[in-house]
Amino acid sequence: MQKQPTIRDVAAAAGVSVAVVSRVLNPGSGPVAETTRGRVNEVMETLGYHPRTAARELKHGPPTTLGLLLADVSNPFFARLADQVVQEAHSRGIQVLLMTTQEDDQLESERLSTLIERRVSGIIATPTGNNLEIWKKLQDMGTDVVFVDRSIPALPEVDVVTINNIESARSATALLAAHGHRRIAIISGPATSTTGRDRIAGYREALEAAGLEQDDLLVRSAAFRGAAGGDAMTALLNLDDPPTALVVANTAQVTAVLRRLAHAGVSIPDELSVIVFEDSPWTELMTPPLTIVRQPIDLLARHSVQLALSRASGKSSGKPTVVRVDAELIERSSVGRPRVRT
Amino acid sequence: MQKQPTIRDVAAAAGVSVAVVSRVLNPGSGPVAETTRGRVNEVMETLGYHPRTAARELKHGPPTTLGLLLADVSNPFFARLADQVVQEAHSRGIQVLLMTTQEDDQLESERLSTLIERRVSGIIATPTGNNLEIWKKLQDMGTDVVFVDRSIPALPEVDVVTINNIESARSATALLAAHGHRRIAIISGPATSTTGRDRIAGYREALEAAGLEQDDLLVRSAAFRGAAGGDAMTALLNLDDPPTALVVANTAQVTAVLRRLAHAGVSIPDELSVIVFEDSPWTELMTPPLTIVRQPIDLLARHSVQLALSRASGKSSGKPTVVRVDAELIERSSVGRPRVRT
DNA sequence: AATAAAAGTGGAACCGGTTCCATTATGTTT
DNA sequence: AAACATAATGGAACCGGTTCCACTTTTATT
Repeated sequence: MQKQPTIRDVAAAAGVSVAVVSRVLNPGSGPVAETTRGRVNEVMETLGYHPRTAARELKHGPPTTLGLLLADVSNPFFARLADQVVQEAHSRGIQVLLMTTQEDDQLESERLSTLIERRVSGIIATPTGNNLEIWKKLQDMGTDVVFVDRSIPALPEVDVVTINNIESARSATALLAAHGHRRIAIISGPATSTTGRDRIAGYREALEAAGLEQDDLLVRSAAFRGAAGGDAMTALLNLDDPPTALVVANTAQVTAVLRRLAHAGVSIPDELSVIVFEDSPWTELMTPPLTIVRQPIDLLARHSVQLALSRASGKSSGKPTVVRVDAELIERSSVGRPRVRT
Repeated sequence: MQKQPTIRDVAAAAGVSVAVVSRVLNPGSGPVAETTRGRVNEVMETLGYHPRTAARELKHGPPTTLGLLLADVSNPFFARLADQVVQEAHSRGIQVLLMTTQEDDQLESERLSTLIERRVSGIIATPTGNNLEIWKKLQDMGTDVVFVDRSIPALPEVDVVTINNIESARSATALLAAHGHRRIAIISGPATSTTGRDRIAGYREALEAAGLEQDDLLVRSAAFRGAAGGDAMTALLNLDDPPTALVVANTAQVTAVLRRLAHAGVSIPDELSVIVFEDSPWTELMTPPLTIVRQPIDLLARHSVQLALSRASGKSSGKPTVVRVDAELIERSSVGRPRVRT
């Protein structure tokens, strides 16, 4: 358990002042003779010196850390988002503090306190929808806040990066309508989430455009966590006039829904055509391969990181930025024509 | 962009010294009159004061951050590990800095430098297998290093948490043998990884116990990244005497292997019985549902965090700890009797 | 009531860097 | 060679907390 050398140890060993060592550490912060630089670097090497980030950050801390606050990381969508965000951040020399809320606003509040104490330069988050005052405070402090995947309408001044949920749900629904389906159901996220609301809006748009009747019984909201998706599925199957097609727009509940379908022995696409919002490699391996809405996670990550670092890099404009990227509808084999009712 | 209040601002506003405020901040560090405490807390509240972590850590920084260095997070196994580690850490008030190596030792080295500079109290990592000197240095510095899922034999003094790979592969292989298979193949991780080696060892043990002939052509190593798994699969299918059963023990390559099988039109389990090391919910939704080896990720996470914090909590024993948790073989429908050769 | 012990508080050094400013060494211009 | 700009360096304050120690006030002991 050796004690780590400090900048003063280095200075002493190299026979220079700490100021010089600091200049060697931060090229461009001042002139250093070439020979001196060499000697100092040598000493740092032999002493195994590593400048301590905590000390560096104390003085006008350069933005070197970014908070990533997600609902959870076991959800593959968030996992891949996290992966991309981390890679993107690393490529800019930024570190990522990963936190999860489990969709719990109490936990979210605690995590945000931690991030405030750390004085992170930016936060990328999937907000629960509450803790409005804390989000505001963060912005006041000069933290770059970016909501990804969802947003909070009551906080219009926050940057947002999402997929075009309305359009995604619209095109998925339209594809089903084009196949001749008239009873199209949707299982989406809770109506309290912008994601859920937008997807349902897109769904309704498509129905209207196709001249189909709307039936609120075919619109189901499922919570992000738990088995809600399965229950919603069961309810749909038990309807007097069950749907012949389904859009599963609540990413978190896709597997729960499919499990219920498998359990009920519903054949896809003969009895039910299905489109899911999910881009797991597994969707292609299912029987039949699923038609999916692919969310461009890499773009979400890239834009999020960029915005979360924008103020730091001085590109802060006055008004909030909203980035809406397009999802891709990938047709495979889980959509067919509706079976003629017997 | 308001400037944040400091402890001195609070002290001034409350009419006390900074020492008193600090004591209020750290209960137990010294006596404070009840009325004073109340007043100080009140001032902190109205001023919106949050102590700055960087400053706190400067002085004998309490272990408040933990590094989690994984290959990547898009792999669901690592994603769920990350999720559990973060939850476990949060429940102890510890933050997690997430980093990825992409299995690249150069990147790993850079990440480790960052972690050294941050003086994290512990690191949980899936090591690439190189950078031995850095790992040693980390330990010398007093950092709690824990290897999870894999280990580095050349570094026996590092704590390790893994599943019992030998036994897992053995029992999976034994199950196939018990079904009458005589040509059992395995696709595992690279032989440079302990995980890969152990799983192959368990596989061989099972063959021996069953009195089956070993054929090196049936043992394939696939790199963690890329399409290596698919190529290995193709090679196996093209054998003169192809296997009738397969263990896919390289978690990262499971989907690549299955994709190739689907593409080749190999029917499971009629033409090939399959067991995979993978616990994604999707495995249950496949046709047929896959027989899997389930890795107890929650246990891995819990033990890892505990060890990574052990020195901090003073429970440092002399010798390194090795935790080996048992995986669970879950039988579903992808294993059958070998088809009689025509 | 005198004395000892405990509680409450403040002053100031310290952690390990960065940075401003003054000072000295070196180089260029006329 | 004088005058001046520039390069290189060092001293010391500073960032925002923690902590040691000395000092004052309160409470307990006999």
